Amino acid sequence: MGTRERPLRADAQRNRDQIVAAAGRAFSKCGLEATLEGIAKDAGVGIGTLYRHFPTRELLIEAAYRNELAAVCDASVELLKQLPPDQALRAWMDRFIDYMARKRGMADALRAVFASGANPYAQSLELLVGAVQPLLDAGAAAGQIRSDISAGDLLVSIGGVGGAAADDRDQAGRLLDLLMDGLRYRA
Amino acid sequence: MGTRERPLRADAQRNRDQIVAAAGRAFSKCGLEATLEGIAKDAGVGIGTLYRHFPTRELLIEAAYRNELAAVCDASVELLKQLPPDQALRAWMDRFIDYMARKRGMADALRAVFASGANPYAQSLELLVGAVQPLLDAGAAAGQIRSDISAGDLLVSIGGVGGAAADDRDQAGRLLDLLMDGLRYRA
DNA sequence: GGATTTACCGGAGGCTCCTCCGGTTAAAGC
DNA sequence: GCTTTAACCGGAGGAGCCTCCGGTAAATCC
Repeated sequence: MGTRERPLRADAQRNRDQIVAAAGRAFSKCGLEATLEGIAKDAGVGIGTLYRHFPTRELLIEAAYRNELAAVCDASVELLKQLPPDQALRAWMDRFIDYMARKRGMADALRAVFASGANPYAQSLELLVGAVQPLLDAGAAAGQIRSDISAGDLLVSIGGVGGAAADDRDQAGRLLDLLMDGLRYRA
Repeated sequence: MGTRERPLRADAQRNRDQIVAAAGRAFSKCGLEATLEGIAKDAGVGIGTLYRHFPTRELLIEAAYRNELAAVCDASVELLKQLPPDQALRAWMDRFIDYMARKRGMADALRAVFASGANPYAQSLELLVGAVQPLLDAGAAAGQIRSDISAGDLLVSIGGVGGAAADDRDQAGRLLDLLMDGLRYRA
């Protein structure tokens, strides 16, 4: 019904991506006080263009959130290409903490989406598990980290750190290092 | 802290009453789609005047609702002055049904008030009980209605009729007549 | 009844939302 | 490379929200 027969024109896709990125910045910084005209300006498009891509504020918030989620999920594969598995995992933890901070900034906006009947969080846990699993597998295969921790347990651990040390990025870093040492210990 | 030292000027009080009445009409007819500019126009005042009396939409909705509640509560004493007790009670039941219809119209608006942290319904049951009790007492004293029904039970009965026959005013009237006969039977 | 004080009024103007439509440009075909 | 088609753009304009401030009038005092 809403499925599109042919992909967006290149300029349309580029504008859409710009809008989503600008929305991510605005909603995580200002929450519900972000204005659509401000987002359009930041994205370098007209307000009519923003409305053609995203007919409601809620749809835009959801797209912005999913974009942040996709970015943190995609990062795991990228990092594995560039770093040894254990260092890739450590770097990914930093990305995840950053993602949590932006998600916190968007909390009111996301709540408004939920109140309107949509579920912006649908499948997010599955996606995150799917992101972290390759990091764990590669680390275990390389003998760099233990092989007996589940992706779910690890995500909860990192999330705990991200929540507990939300106000102190350095402290969060130290706690992540400690967590990494725990993972290395029985490799 | 917010208590006023001296009563409003006469023109201010008159404007305030006009605004509340116009708000009652607008919110029960259009719910959350009622506009403040439209209410001000209907009340015959400027938008600045409306904002001075009611700095937020929620405060106006609450005032409009409480005005409707006060009107139906005040009606019981007025009707007792004009009619024999049993007829006064019957007439009051009609007023209450009308009040319920307007309240239903305002449901979304009242929900928004509740969501903002205020309770527009505070004390409404006590006020309604206080309105119907004199009608019951006068009827019992006159030997026109039974003396063993509580105000609370009667309100629930009338409310049941108002809800069940929400779409058929004639049917609601017939059911209220039936309820009156039940009240008269053991007088 | 007139003067004074200040409570009160109301609409202009700026902000954000949202739609509409004339103009632009990307993509496909020849 | 040119033409054609239609996807796409974007900003003007109207609606509603909300504040500010010059003007009005109600209430008090003499």
